[in-house]
Amino acid sequence: MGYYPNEVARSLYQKSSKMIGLLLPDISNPYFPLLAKGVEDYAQQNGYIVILGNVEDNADKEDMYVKFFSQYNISGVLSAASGKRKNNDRVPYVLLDRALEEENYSISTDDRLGGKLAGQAVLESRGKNIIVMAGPRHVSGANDRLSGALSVLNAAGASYRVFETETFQVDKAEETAQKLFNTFKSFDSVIASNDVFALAVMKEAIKRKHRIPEDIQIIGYDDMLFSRLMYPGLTTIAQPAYEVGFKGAKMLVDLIEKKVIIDKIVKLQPELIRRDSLR
Amino acid sequence: MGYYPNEVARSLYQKSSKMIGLLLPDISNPYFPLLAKGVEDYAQQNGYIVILGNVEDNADKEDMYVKFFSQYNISGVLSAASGKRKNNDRVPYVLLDRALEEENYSISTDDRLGGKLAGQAVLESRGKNIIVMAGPRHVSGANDRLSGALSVLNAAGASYRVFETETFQVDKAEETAQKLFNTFKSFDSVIASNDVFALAVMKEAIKRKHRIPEDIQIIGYDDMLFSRLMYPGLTTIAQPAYEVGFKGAKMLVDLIEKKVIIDKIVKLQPELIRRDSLR
DNA sequence: TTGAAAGCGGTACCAC
DNA sequence: GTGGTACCGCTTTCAA
Repeated sequence: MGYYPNEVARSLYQKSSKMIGLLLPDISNPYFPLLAKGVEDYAQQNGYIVILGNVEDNADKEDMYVKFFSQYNISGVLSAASGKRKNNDRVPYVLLDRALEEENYSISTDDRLGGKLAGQAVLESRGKNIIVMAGPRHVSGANDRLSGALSVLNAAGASYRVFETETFQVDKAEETAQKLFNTFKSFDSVIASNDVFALAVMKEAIKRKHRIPEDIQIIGYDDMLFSRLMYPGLTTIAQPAYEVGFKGAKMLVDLIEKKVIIDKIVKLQPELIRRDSLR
Repeated sequence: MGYYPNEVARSLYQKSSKMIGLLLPDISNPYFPLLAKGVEDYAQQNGYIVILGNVEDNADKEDMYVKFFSQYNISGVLSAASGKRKNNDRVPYVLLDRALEEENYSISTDDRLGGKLAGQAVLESRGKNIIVMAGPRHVSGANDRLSGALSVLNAAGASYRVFETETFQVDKAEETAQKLFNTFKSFDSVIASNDVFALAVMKEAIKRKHRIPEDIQIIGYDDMLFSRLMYPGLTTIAQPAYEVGFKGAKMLVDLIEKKVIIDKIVKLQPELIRRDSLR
């Protein structure tokens, strides 16, 4: 008969609420909205609402949010932020998209496997002179990707060189791609650190009149929505971003509701998406 | 001395809180994360936290969130959702990215001007046989874009045809582009309803061996991050998404704090970004 | 089974 | 000024 309980009063007495916090490093990076959608979907289906915090690699902002959260009796937090704050609070905390040894709960993609997949794909399509882009060193996933790719390349005795990039920021992509072409004179394959960089490299390659994939082949990482809209379609490693968010939210809700969690650390499988940028 | 007031208790007595709700139609559409970032930035700087609701054109979901919000004593809502719910609640409500006559407060881009800009640009680059894509009819901004473009085309006596698309959903883009090429036999220009569709049309054009911009020129709408990463670079109309979010949050907070609002309806200016997809 | 009362942690008001 | 008290709306407990 039109009555809805006041959640605030309930929350005051219970010292908990039906709210969960979501900490993201950069919502304008196209990977995260998908992840956010996954958590929002699960939360919504289970009567939780999600509070968004964009912390952009800023530990102060992260602390501020954690403080906010406790003032609001938030009952759990999902964090994809790269800060390494240890969870000394009693609120359930699950890490998204990265797994630290010390932390208890996390959902992430097996980046090492992803890197291997990328390396294998390039080898199979006869990459002879390979550039592998290394993402920022402080991002653990980027390191795993790199080491995965290199392990495959080394095992095959392939010839490669590593190109360091210090950021994943979108607005640095074009610049970085130009620098890549300027520093390396000849190569026939590039393993990019993500799709945005792969696109930038593709653009620069076409500009310089190289044919893709005949002269230069490129593989990306992420499988963003628009990677399929490119011409040629970008071959890439798909990360299950939505699933990371959805399963992360599920794990967090289970934690909040004190259900038994079988796997504290879950790794999801990346997948090779074959399109047209590899020979 | 380490004391932080409990916001829940305060909120219970005050019947209001430092939380604002943000309703988005589709967070995986790259336009919205930028907008969300704008609101998050302003909110955070002013002590508010934002609750995210992804309502995907679903009126029930929207109602559910509005109900949730009132249960949590949320003090204002920012809505970019396309539902036409009238604001019979007493909570401050500001519309983002669309302005309805009946509603009081809104921040949006001047889509009619954007449409005109697109039309003019195509005319200036000698479009003779133009396809203009109409976005979903229930999205008011899409209508304004269309009417703006048509007004310019009509005034110039240009030859054009309208192609209806019933959704802005990303995963329908390729299909829609194919349909466009199948229904219209010859044309030399397309004014796309957004960048995602522009990209899809570009891809389909290249696939079918048309040169861009020589045979077919294309203009988009939005200026997404990756539009510059295409080859050729996409000429498009930039929407100030971040600014819409930021100013919308400012207006909402002013409303909540009962400051005087000078302009109830603010229109931001779109801008033509010249790249290489127009002759 | 049902109803009354206390408490969650603040704010606001009224006496003193 | 300052301290005490009622109240926000719900949950829980305890008594009738």
